[in-house]
Amino acid sequence: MGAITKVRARAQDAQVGLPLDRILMDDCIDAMKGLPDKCIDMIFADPPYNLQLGGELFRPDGSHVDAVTDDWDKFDTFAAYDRFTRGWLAEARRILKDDGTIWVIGSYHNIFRVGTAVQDAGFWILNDVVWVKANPMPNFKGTRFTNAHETLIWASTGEKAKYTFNYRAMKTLNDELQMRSDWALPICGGPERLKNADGHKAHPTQKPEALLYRVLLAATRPGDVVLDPFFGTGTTGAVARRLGRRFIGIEREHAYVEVAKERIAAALPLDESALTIMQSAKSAPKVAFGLLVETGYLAPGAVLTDAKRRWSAIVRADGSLQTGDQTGSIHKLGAVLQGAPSCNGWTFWHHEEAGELKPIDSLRQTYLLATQP
Amino acid sequence: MGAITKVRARAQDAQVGLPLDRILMDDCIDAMKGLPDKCIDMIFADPPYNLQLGGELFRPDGSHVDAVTDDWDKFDTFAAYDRFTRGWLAEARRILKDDGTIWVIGSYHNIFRVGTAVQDAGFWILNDVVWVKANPMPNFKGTRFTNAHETLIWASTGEKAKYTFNYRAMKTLNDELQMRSDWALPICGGPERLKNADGHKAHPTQKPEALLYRVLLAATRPGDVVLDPFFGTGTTGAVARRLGRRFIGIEREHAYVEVAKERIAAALPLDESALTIMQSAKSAPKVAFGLLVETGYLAPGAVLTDAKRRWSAIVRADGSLQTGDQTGSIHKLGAVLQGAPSCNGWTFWHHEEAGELKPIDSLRQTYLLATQP
DNA sequence: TATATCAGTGAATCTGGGT
DNA sequence: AACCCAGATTCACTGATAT
Repeated sequence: MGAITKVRARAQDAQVGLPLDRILMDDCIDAMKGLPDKCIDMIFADPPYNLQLGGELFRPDGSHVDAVTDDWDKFDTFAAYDRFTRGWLAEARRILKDDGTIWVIGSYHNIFRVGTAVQDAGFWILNDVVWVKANPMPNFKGTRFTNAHETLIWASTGEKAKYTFNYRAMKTLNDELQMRSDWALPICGGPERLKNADGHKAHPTQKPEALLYRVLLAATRPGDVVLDPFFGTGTTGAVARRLGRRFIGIEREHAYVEVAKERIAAALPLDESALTIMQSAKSAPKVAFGLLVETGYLAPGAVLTDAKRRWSAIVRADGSLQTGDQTGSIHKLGAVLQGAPSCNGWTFWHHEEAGELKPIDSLRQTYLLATQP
Repeated sequence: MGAITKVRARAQDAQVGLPLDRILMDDCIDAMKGLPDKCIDMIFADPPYNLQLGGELFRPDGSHVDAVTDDWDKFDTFAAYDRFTRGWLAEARRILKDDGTIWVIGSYHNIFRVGTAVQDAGFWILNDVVWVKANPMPNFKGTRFTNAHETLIWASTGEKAKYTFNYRAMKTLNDELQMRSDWALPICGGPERLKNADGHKAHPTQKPEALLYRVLLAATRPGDVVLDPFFGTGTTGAVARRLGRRFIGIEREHAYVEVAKERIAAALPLDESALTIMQSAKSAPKVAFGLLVETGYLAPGAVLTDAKRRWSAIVRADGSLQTGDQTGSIHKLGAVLQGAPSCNGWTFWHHEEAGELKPIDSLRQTYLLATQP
């Protein structure tokens, strides 16, 4: 069993007793109260925001407000929504692991209140991400801008908290450019959109699987436990299963639960080779520069230069470099010579190979290829 | 005198006594207190973002990032920032006409708190608009998504309030398609970026004129009075003047006021490059290979080959390809396998479709056809 | 003179493990 | 908790300098 596998296995011991890959049919706060502290790796939440739509007024819990008998106004409505939001966020924070993150999606109706509550709950916002819809519903009355995006908030458990971000995988996914905070993805339609027997859409705000795909690929690792407290028709569960993550869904409506169960059962898990993603150099086995000298990949006395031959240095037997009376590690000397705060010596220093300057990092690659099984 | 002209003339009677087309050098709340109730047609506010930056930041090449470290952006706590925000918003609401609107721009650091305060002050949000930056600063350390957008909130004085929205002008500006809530515009640089005598930027957060152009064109009429309580170097004033709107600027820093005065006095007719930017704002849709994987056009685990089936590779979850122990993007792996310096993966790699090998570029075409309006 | 290369920079909450 | 140090990390665009 390799080292990484061991770490994962140990992490999964903590999963014993959790209702993994199941849907809890319950109020989201009540259901979260049944989960232990710090047991979840990531939360994806798509909370309701049906405040004042179509002349009808609904409470955040979905119950109908009778305007005749209920004493309400805008303030009451916002205050009630805030109480609801702060309630479920407090539970979310309790069950989230220290190195976990939370995602919340919303529109201008609710996202500002949610974002404020996220910050007030002690979460630390990492990014806001806009889902730019390729094909949004037009504004029929021509009274405003076409509402063509939704906003996601991504937050860690605190300013100093660790978190998972698969930087390299995101960069690969985006054609070798850093993934940005604006994601252009189509809305959920066509065969992906779940329908009831009567042909009507099964859920009013079903999210596209591509959105969850990117969220899960960016911020979780295989085997991680993802909780969705507003599970709906189970997009989070379907994508989690496909990507080899575990899920816990919470959904109050029986009809949605049934649709979600069927849908997730049909989702095909990818096999492990397809799940492998590009890794950052950070996780590659480390090779000290001195090792290359010891093993003869580079001889003591060899001359290194930067790419433009502005500086040169001599390799010493202990793996340090020397320029004049300056000495130090490949990183330290590179930084000192450039007057920079830091320097990656592996890419800064070059050696001549077949009449060509090559970064010493290529020697490290050669070494790794020759010695790795 | 026609009816419309009369309305305008009457409206302009109300402007008598206002400090039109002037900059008030004062604290924004104090200055607003000197203005009468309901005298302003539109407010554009670019308040401090409360960035809360840590230490110094250096680019991978060792150069230093010139961050926003000005005192005006420092607040001790969220509570202090909220007090500040609610204070100026209350005055803003008082001086705004019943049929006026307010715009506020911010980033994830502050926009959620601002949006909540906007709603609590009784404003009615009409849209949130995302300014998608064509050329944002990258995330140098690879720790998060590139922060590539800012958010604008547009709100009326209440749910039933009338307001100005020049639907037709926006549609024309957007190539006869409804203007959407996502605006792709470059950041402010080049000759438009104001510099001090020392060549250093005059203001750390100068907004592009193209942004204000769209805001003013969308939500004001000629002759309207636009107030900017955080005037800075006066982008709002310059664009207002060019578009035949009146402005009132409020700015506390003497240095900014001086720069703004000079700039507005220069009052060039709308810069041609700005107009070009406005009209060519629709960027060509880019489709990364990974997007086809996310959206299900190609499943992870699928096998790709070249046209003559000499090589094959497996598609992985992050859009990378794998052949044996070689991995990389469609372009990189294609190049490596052929021993070529570069390769167009879109035409090199093929997938089988109805028993026939087709270049994956055809999938990209299919995707574009299905998702572009 | 035209082209290629280099240098600079923009609202940024920007490392992590060991001692 | 503070310090040390290995070493990983950037995109689009502008304007100046070099060829």
